[in-house]
Amino acid sequence: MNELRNENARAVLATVRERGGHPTALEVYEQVRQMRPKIGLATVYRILHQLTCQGVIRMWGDGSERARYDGRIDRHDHALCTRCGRLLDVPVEIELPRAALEQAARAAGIELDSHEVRIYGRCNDCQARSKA
Amino acid sequence: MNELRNENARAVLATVRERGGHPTALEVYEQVRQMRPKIGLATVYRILHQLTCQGVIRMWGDGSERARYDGRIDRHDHALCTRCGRLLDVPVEIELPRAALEQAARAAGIELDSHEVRIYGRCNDCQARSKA
DNA sequence: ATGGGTGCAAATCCTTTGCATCTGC
DNA sequence: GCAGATGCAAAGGATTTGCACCCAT
Repeated sequence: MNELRNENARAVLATVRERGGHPTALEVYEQVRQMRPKIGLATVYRILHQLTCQGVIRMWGDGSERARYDGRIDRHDHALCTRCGRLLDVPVEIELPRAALEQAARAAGIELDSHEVRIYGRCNDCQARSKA
Repeated sequence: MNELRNENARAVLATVRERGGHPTALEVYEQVRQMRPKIGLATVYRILHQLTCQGVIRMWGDGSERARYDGRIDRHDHALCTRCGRLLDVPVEIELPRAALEQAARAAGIELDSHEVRIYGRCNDCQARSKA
């Protein structure tokens, strides 16, 4: 409806979706600024928050860092480089028997809704870097 | 070696280990204060950081919240209540074929080191609460 | 003129740092 | 007296909020 609002929100959403690597709010801001130089950081945060609430994007984090945003909202897993912090999507579905999940959820005292596998290790770049 | 230091560090470690529910730094501070009233929040943060670096405890987070600390350092999975935010340990091992993990890691471009499964849902209390 | 969206700056919240002090050796 | 640890207060960094302004209706 509102033109301006649409433009800003669209730019933010496009950035989160198209940019690889699960950008932080600041990274989104910096990239969006190239399209909309007058946008403020607060607006980026506001829009990211809205989009997250609407379920259009997702917030992701590991507690030791700032929040990152993910344009993919389908269930998928992540791989995190413990050296450089890079966050990668796992492009394949990890087979995990539903029964095992349900049992685990029950054992923990939660009603299973969804799940995510996080893989920790060294990314290819960091492996190459440590050899050099 | 240093007595005082030992006392404070011991109290922090004991709190993280014994208190259920993956406390935040502030929660650790508040509980430790009951034993050592003069301790400062900064010291708690310093000790938590040291213990984390030493691998004695672990930091945990999901990006939308402050860091929490986990006294368990063995590989285990977590269940997160999406309503109240409660973080629970999964008391059973979720069967996940090593081969599937390795394949996923390779596909993502990471050398597999370890992994964690996160289960999302409603905890028992929240289920009861929403029925009431 | 009205309402929603915005930029800017100030405010918050969590965490880290600087520094003078204290403790045990 | 020295080195390491600590408390307090100030600093920092990320995110949110207050508020006056601006644009499309």
